[in-house]
Amino acid sequence: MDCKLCGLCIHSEPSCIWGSGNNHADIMIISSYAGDEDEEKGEATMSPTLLKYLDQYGIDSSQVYYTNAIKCRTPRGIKFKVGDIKKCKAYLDQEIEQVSPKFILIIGAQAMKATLDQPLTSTLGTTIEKNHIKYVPTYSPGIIFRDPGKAEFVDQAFRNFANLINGIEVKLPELNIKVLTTKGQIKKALNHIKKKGYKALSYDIESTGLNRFEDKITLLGFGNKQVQYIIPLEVRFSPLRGKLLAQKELVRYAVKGLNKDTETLIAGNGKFDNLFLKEHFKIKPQLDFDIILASHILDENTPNGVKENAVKECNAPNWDVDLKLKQGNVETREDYEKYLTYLGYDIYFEYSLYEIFEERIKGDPSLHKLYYHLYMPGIRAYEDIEERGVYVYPRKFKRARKKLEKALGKVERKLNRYKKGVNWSSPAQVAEFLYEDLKLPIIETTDTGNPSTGESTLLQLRDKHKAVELILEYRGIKIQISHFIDGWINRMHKGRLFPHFKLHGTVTGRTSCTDPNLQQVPRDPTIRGLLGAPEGYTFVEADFSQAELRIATILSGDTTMKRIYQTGGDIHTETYELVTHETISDDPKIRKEQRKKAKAINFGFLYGMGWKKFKDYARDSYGVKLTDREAKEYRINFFKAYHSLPDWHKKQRKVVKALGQVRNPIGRIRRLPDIYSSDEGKVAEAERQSINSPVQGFGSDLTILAMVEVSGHANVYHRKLQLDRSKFYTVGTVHDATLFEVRNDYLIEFISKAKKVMEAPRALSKVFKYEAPIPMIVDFTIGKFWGDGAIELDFEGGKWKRQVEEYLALQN
DNA sequence: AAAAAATGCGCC
DNA sequence: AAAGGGCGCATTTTTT
Repeated sequence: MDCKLCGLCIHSEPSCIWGSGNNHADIMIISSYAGDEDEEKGEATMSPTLLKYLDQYGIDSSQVYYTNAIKCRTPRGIKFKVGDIKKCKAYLDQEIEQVSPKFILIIGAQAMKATLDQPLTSTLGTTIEKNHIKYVPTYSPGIIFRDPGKAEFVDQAFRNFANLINGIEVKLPELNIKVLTTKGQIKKALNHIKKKGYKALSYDIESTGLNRFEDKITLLGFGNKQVQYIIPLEVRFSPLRGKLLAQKELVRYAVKGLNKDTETLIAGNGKFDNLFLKEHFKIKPQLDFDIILASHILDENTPNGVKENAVKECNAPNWDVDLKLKQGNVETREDYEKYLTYLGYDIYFEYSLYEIFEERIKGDPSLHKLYYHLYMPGIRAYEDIEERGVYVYPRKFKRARKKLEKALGKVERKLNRYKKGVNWSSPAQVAEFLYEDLKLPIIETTDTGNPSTGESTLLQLRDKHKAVELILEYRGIKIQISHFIDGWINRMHKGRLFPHFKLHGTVTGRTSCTDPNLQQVPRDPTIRGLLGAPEGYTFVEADFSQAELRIATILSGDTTMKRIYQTGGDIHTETYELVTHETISDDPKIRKEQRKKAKAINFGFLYGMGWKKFKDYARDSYGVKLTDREAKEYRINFFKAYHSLPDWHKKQRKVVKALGQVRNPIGRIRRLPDIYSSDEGKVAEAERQSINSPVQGFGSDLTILAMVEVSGHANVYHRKLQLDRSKFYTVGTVHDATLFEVRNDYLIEFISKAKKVMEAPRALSKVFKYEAPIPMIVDFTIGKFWGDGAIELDFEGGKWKRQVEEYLALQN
């Protein structure tokens, strides 16, 4: 056979390597792609590790048919595309049909893509039935050598697979669901809980969708492993359906009771449930333990959802129901029962996971502190943030759109003079124009080998043709309109935007933000200024000054950098002088350019960028043009000036190699199993992450601790500096900045107190026992709008108060 | 027609 | 010796 569909065959001799073993086996195992061994033997060959696992779980390997999803040997470092997998799929399908197995073990993401076309991480170890075949997906057993932490996933999957073959069904636990539809029944339930002495309970809701303003709550449940109480609400067969007043009364009664008598209220993703309950019934449970957050602090690399964790930790079969039922589309009595049962399992496993995770968190004192002084107070603060949303100025909106559309039209007309009929948003058409019509040189290609038209490429072609600049301009404007004008209009509700924050959104500990992402709003005042504070309030941004540079200073302990920060010096000025050996100019215009250069140097070299990349980086991000010699010289001088930085980089690499993980100063863990990979690229990436993650993560931790204390959610706080929560709202965070709406008559007091609190959150010193060796400074910017005509406050000599007073005088 | 991948770019 | 990192969203293009 001689298949040339995907091009991987050039690496493989022979190519198209078929499976081996019993041609009519009940059991089939599909690995991802052929390796050296398969090539040598000319047929798919099980690895010793796989054989060991099969043996361990009592599966007779001679009774197995074994094959690969991709039938050509694929050397390390060669990236195959999804298309390659699918091209090979026809042959795999043929094999499956011939062998006609009852059970298939799927090994690896590519095999998963080819067989079931689902993501691997969220289905690991579960049983999936399709066309009368039972599939179990797993990581490759070989993964345990590179990442021992994944061994339990592999074990779980093999155990499940062996059970399946032996006809042992892993059953879902017995539930004990009690439906509550009257106040009397709820009262009895609460009494029963009290009598039994249940200190912790999980709770959960089901809803018709994810939008709390449009969707309805169908069920509210609470309980543990012994009993699951469910109040049916807006769903067919619920006696309370349509009776909104009765629903409200019952839900409020139940939640009040839970808040009063339960020590620990647990939820899977409590912020979601609480925002729904608050919106619909004006009440919410006091969330004490959140599974998704516990999962994240215990392992930031794996999926954090309740289901994935239950499968992994409790050996639970997946209890998911189809999306229609999950959204409350109940048609029959059976559907209704199934729906209640579904929620019952949620409650059961949320409680089970609480027991497991709580114990595990307790085992690590730092994680324990982080969980109860950062994550949990943090999620409650974000609950408030999301409830409030961000105020939008609809009238400025229309003006901005007009302005941008006019600018876009102008650029487009200019571009059309060079070539008509081009869609300037299309990378393919732009590439054709640049590289075929204009014959510009192809400098970079995309991942798929097409000529790149990305920004960094275009910046290098800027001088070659006038159209290049216009294309960049066109794309910039287009993005502003589509992401931030249209995108926001689609998401607006009652004159506000309601971004969602994920405290578990990144591997480093930063938050992520969606719908819309408040953390990627352009700095251009046309867009940023669409957001602001409503009448009578002022929009306040409080951001840690040079957070990453200061934290790198702390982590590296570099004496020169420390001195600069301790003496209140300006790092960019000093870097400029130390690295270029020129003194900074008095002329503000020249000084501005010099500082720009210094910023490129600081941010570029901080994490060890090479001179070549630095040269591009300085040009692309700061518009600073350098010669090769300058770039090299600056790099050498930079590390001479701040000589501890390379030592710190070295130390991080050493630590991660020894432990497989690094921690930031307050104990947050970044696990980097790839450091043990046989792929050099992955190892290098893990090394870089071991340097960067603690900086990023600590910056985020500081912001959250500061935001939590200002917002009034901290467990410990400066009594004298406590703020009046009725006079301001926290509306968001942007990595090292926090955004507020502050009532005008409270503005001065707010800034004065918030600055002190944020620069030294109480939890940092009292709980984490951490004292920063250099000051962490918080800058304040105030205005009617965000970033449009806003005033940067100058705290030198108390000038800021006069600035605020002058600003306030103009407001009336 | 709908879903997924590829491309590009906004922020810190 | 050489090496920044972390996200989410919209549009076009390809695949099913």
